Amino acid sequence: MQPKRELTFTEGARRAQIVKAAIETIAEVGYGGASFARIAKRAGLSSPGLISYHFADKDELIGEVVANVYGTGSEQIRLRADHPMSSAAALLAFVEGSVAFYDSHRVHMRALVQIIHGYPQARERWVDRANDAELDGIEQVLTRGQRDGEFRDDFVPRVVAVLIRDQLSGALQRLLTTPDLDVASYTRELVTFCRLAVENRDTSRSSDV
Amino acid sequence: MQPKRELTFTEGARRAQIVKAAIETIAEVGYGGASFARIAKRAGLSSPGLISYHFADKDELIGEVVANVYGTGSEQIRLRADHPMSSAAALLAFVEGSVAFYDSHRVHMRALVQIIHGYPQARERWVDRANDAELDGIEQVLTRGQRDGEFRDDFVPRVVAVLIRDQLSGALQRLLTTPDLDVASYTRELVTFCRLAVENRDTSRSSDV
Amino acid sequence: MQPKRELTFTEGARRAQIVKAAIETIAEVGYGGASFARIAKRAGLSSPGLISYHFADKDELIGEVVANVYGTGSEQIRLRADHPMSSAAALLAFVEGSVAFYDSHRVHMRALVQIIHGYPQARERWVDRANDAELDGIEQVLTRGQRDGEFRDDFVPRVVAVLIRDQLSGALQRLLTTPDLDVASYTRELVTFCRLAVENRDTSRSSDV
Amino acid sequence: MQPKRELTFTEGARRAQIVKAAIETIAEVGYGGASFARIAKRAGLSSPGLISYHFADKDELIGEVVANVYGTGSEQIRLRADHPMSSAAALLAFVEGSVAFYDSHRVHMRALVQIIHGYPQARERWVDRANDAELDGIEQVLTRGQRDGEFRDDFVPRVVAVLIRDQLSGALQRLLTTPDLDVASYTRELVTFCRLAVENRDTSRSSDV
DNA sequence: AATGAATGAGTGTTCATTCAT
DNA sequence: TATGAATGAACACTCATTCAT
Repeated sequence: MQPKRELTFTEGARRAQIVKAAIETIAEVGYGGASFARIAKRAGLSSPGLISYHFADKDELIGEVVANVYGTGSEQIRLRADHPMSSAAALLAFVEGSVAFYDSHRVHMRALVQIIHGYPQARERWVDRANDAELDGIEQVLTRGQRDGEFRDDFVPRVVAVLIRDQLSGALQRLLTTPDLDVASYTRELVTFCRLAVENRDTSRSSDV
Repeated sequence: MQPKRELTFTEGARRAQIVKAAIETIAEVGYGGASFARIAKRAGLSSPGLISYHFADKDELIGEVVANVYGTGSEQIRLRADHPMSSAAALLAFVEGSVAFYDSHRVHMRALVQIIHGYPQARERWVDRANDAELDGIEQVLTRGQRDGEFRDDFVPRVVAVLIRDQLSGALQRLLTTPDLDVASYTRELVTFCRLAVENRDTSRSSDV
Repeated sequence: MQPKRELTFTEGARRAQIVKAAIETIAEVGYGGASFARIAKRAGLSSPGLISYHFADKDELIGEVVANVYGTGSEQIRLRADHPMSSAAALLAFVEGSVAFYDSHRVHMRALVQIIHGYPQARERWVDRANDAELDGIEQVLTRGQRDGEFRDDFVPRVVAVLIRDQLSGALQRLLTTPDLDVASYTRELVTFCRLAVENRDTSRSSDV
Repeated sequence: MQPKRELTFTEGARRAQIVKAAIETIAEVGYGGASFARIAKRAGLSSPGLISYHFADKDELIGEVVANVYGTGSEQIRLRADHPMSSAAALLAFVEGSVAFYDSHRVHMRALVQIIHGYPQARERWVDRANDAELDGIEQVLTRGQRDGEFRDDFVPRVVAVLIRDQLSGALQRLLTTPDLDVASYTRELVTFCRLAVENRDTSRSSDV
C-alpha cells in the first residue's frame, strides 16, 4: 500500500500534474489515442521522456490514474450498511450518490471507462476488486432488507445486486454519452425504479420502515 | 446513403469477408489492437494493402462493421408497437429479446462496444442515430401503456425509456464481462425489475395483463 | 533448416542487401552502435522501418548475419579428418586455412566478434554449437595422430584442441587489430608453432610423415 | 598527461568509487548495457548526474577504467628481461603469470575486453600503446634467447612475440568464456606449447635450461 | 559537493496507407 | 483484382548530459 520510497515535493507535484493530464487526455481521445506525446503536450511538458522519468512505464501511469479515480470516489459513495437507516434508504442513497458522483466527475469516469476497454489488464489488475467490493456491499444491504421484511423475499440477493450494479453502469454510460441529460429527473426515476423493484408490497410490513 | 457505384459480386464478397474478419479481430483484441495487418491475417488475405484497396480508409471499414452489426440485430429485436399484444408484454418481450440477442451475438456486440470506446467518432457518426430510434420505440410503448392504464402514469415516458435502454447497456456489459453468467436467471430478474418498475399497482387494472 | 515460407526474389535480394549492410555496419561501429537507422542508411533504404518489414526483429536480423558468416566459411576451412593425409598435415592445413579465411573475410569476422561481445545471447544461440563442432574435429585429428605415433602421447587431446582453437582466436584478434600485418610470415610461424608443439620428437617415427 | 588540476581527497575517492562500479557494471552487462544510470545505482550514487559531475563525459570515465585495469596488472606480470634467469624461464614465467593474472582478475579483464569491442576508439586511444610495450618486452626476451642459443634461431623475434601475445589473448577469451575451466592443466599445456615452439632442439644446449 | 529534475536525441518496432506491377 | 514492397510518422522508452539549487 505504501509507495516504495518517499517522494519529494516536486516529484509528487509533477506526478499529480501528469496524472491529471493523463486523465483528461484519455477521457478526450480514448486510451489508444492517449500517447505520452499527447499527454505531455497537455501537461505542458517539454518532452514525453519526462513522463518516463517520473513513471516506470505506461502501466504504472495508468495504475496511478485508476488509483486516483477510485481514491476520489471511494468515500463519497460508499454504502453505509452499518448506518442506522432502513435498508431501502441505504440502497437508494447509494444509487443516488453513485449517479451524483458520476455526474460531478464525468472526466474521471470517462477516463476510467476508456482504460477498462482499451487496456484489458486494467480490469483484473485494479478494477475487479473494487467492483466486487461494491457488489458485496449491495448484496449485504439486500439481504438485510429481506430479513427485515423491507424487500421482497423472492429474489436472490446476489443476482439483484448485480442487476443494480449494472444499472449504475448503464447510467454512467448515459451520463458520458448525453451531456445535456436532465440528471435530476433521470436520478429520480432511477431511484423509483429500484425502489419499486425490490420493495415488499405487503403493505402491512413495508409501511413501518 | 447510396454507395458511389455498383459493387461487383466479387467485390461485395471480399468486403463482407473483410468486415467479418474485422469484427472478430476487434472483438478479440480491441479497437486499438485491430490493425489492418491482423485483420488481413485473420481474413486470410495476402496483404493489409488489400483492405485499403477495398475500403477508402479505416473509417469506412469501421462504418461498415457498425452497419453490419446493426443490420444483424435490427429486425430480431425491434419493438412491435403495432402488435396486438399488451404494452407490458411488448416491453418485456423487447427487454428479453434484446438480452437474448446480446447473448447470442457476443462477438458482434463486443466489437461494437470496443469501437464505441476506441474510436470516439463512431458514436455521433453511426451509433447515436440507432440508439435514438430504439429509444423512440420504447417511448411509444410506454406512452401507450400509460394511456391504456397498464403502466403507472406518474413517470415521464422519455425518461423511463432512457432508463430501460440504459439497463440493457448495463446487461450487455455484464454479458461481455462475465462469460459464465447464468443468463436465464439474470434475464428473469431483469424482466421482473422492469415490470415492477412500470406497472400500475392499481390491482383492479394491472391484473388483466 | 528450411525457411518458414518461400521468399520472393525481391525479398531475398532485399534481405541479402540488409544483411550485407548490417555486417559492414556492425564491423565498423560495433554491435551497440549498429542501429537500424545506421544500417538502413548504409543500405540506402528510405527508413529503418523497412528493416522491420523484412525481419521480425533485431534478433532475426542478427541470426541471419551470423548464419551468413558461418555459411560463408563453413566449407572452406572444414577439417578433413577423413582425408588420406597425415594427421599433422590435416591439422596444419586446418590452421593455415582458418587464418587464410579470417584474413580474406575480415569484415565478416569482425562483425561476428562484435556480435558475440555485444549480444551475449548470440553465443548460446548460434556460436557455441559451431565452436563445439570445430573443437570436436580438432580433437579427433589429435587423437588419431597420437594413435599413429605422429604426435606426442603425453597430452590430453581435448585440452590441446582447446589450446589450438584459442590460438586461432588470438590470431583472429590480431588480424582485426593490425591491418598491415605480414600475414604470410605470421601464418608460417603459427603453423610451425603448432607443429613443434604437438609432433613426436622420437625421430625414428616422426621422420616418416 | 597531467590532470588539469589537483584532485581533493574526496574527489579522488568518489572517482575511484565510480570507476570501480563502472568496471563491475561493464563486466556484467557489457559496454552497451553499462549506462550511467546503472553504474550510479551500483555505486550507490543518488543520480547519474553525479558521474557527469566528476567526469567530463563518458569517454573520460572509460579512459579512467582502462587506466585502472592496466595499472592493476602492469607490475604483476611485467617481463623481467633484466632478471638473471634464463630467457626460457623468463618467457614461460611471463606466460604463466599472465594467465594467472587473468584468472584472478576476471572482472577487470572482462570489462577491458567489453570496452575494446563496444567502444572501438578505446583501442587506439589507450590499448594499443600498452600492447606494444608488452610486445617489445617479449621480443627482447626472444632475441636474447636466440643470441644465447636457448631458442631456435630460425624465427623472427617480432613475429613470434606477436604469436605468443595472441596466444595469451586466446587464453583470456577462454577464461572469460569457460568459467569452470581447469586452469592448472590449461596453463601447463600452454606453457609446454610455448616451450616446445621456441626452444632449440640441439639437446646439448637446451637441456640445461 | 551533491542532488534530482529536466532535456532532446535516439532506440527498435508498428501503423495505415500508397503504388508499381 | 490482387500482390507485396515501400513509406514516413508515430509509439513507449532510454540515453548522456545539463543545470538550478
